[in-house]
Amino acid sequence: MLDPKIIRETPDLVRAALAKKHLTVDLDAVLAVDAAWRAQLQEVEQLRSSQKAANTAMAALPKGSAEFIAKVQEMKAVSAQVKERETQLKETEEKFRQAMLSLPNLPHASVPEGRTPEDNVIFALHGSQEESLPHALPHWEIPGFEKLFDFARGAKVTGAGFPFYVGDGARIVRALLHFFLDENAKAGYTEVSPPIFVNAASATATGQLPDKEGQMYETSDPLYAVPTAEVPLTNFFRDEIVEESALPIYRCAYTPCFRREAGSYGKDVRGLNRLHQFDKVELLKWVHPATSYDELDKLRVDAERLLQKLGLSYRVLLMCGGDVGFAQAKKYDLEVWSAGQKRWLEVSSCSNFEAFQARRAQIRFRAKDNGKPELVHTINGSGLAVPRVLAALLENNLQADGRVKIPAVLVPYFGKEYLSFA
RNA sequence: GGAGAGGUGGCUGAGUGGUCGAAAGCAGCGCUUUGCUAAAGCGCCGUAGGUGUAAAAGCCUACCGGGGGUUCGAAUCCCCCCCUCUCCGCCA
Repeated sequence: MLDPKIIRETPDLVRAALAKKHLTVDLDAVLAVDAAWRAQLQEVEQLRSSQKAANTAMAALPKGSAEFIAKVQEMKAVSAQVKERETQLKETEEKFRQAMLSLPNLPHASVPEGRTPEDNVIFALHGSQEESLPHALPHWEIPGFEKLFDFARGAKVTGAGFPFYVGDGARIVRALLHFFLDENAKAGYTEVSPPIFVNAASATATGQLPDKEGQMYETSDPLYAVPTAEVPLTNFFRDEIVEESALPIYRCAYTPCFRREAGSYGKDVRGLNRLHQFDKVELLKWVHPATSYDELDKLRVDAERLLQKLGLSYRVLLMCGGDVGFAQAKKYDLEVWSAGQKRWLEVSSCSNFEAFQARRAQIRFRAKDNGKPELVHTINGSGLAVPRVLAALLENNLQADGRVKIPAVLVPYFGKEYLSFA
């Protein structure tokens, strides 16, 4: 959510910033609702004020006196009017809230211009896709793949995109998660194991609701299965004021992630590329606004280090205005090279939300200098998502004998040097 | 799931229809005094929105778990929901 004062006082700046995201937003409609709301608010407040004054006067009068009774009669009319106007005010207020929730975050000045994914800037390139093995295959074509990653039985038991991981398949997933969590702990992130269902208030605070409910699985309670640990993690401090000295706060969490992914098709959904349930470790920071862009870069580097240690080639994309996303002010994507598919796979998305989530979630810190509460900035990114890292690992490290060489850092977690499909 | 008790400011805790944004204590901040890590006295000490301003101050309104209702008037009465605690049941 944006600061209402910003759109009121500098609507042209807001318009220009939103144009950079290439989203059509009717800011004038929002401003009109805002003006109406303020006008109605003042009217209601004036009525309430007169009610209060009368109340004080009546407290001093004898209960049954003529003046008292006259006053009661007089205030009945005011009371009825307050009720009527308050109802209108609430309707307008709700309209205003919805309008504000519909406004996307403004992109940061350092975000490049652009409309489509083709306009994203290649920010960095590590390793090389030329090194890809001659016998690299798309992972789903590796002989024996379906024994370790059983999509057919997953489809029978649950549905498409819910695979079973069996034997070495399960073991490599656990090894990766364990490795990620240990590395993140070393980098200063406190591990959290959060609830994997959240309520509507939490999903609204991080930006999943309203409008994106179709991307989440909803239970009858109603609760939402988390699409990412970002949601419960960010909401940990919802409606709280932390001390400035506590910032920055670094946390990480492993959760399964659930996404309906309606509308996906083709090569994007083959094998491990896109699942309805997958495992991910999320990195999250609550920081002082003055430091948030430094902290974003540091978080991105923390995520990159994981890929480096696994010996995977990857590139960093700086997303252009049109590809930044609704809630983010700036975003980097980490994409790993998939030698068998000969394409890049997104394994992490590192973003600064500035105060967009913090305002929705009312997460503040008490400033040391004036003691006043101020909104924090939130930053998050995957560190990392398992299935696509795994896809790249299987493809890039596939040996001539059909086994997969396990990166040295992972061997202690996996327990052996080769993964076997036999 | 059943029965009961309860949710008030950073904390403890008064307040059962009117001048209550809310006593008191603690914590915190400031000042004064006493020659010394402490004590005493006095003052300040919530959040949000609107308005106002260069910025403040000021003014107005809301908020006593959340949402409705009754009433001229609700922290206080009624209804629904959420959460916590105790007991029972069930269970990993």
